[in-house]
Amino acid sequence: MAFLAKKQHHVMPSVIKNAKKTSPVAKAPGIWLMKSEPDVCSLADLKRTNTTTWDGVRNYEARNHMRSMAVGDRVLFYHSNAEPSGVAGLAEVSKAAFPDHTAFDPASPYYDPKSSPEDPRWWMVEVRFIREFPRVLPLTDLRQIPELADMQLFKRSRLSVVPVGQHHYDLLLRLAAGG
DNA sequence: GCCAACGTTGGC
DNA sequence: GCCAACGTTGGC
Repeated sequence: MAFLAKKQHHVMPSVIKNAKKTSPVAKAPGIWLMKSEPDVCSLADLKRTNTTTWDGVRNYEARNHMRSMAVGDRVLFYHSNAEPSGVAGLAEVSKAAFPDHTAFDPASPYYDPKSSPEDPRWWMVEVRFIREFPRVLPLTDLRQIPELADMQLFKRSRLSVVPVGQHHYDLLLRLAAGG
């Protein structure tokens, strides 16, 4: 699905150092926020299709974030250019990064002649629906919450894929539950 | 539709 | 490598 028709937007993999290399430790799932314009693909749309591929990202930082994702990572699904803009619910990474083939297609709006199957420049992930929140958590409300002030969502406001801290995630889920 | 923020491009 | 011009994102 051409998913981010108009807009786009990454972080570093959180490198967890195992205390002992001989005993692999279960790594906590990563947490991300990904923006989509609901006119193009809303969370309700994802609910219907169950999964979608996040193609069309043409920003290196956002791409790098996607390449850091692992299957099972949590995704806060954010509606941008929406009424209201805000966090609509939850998804998860269902397929780790693979080459974004829309970059190879001259007919695609996301075509990039500098990307090739032999040496892909752009990557995407597949995301699976988890649940919608009872109501969207509006950006304007989230801005008012001091505990959220250092969210990458605010600090890197133009980036379409940003990492989310566990404490921020926990708070957002409490807000979504009405707490 | 306006515009601030900021990433990218390209001349030098 | 600097930096001005330009393009894009996304809130409002």
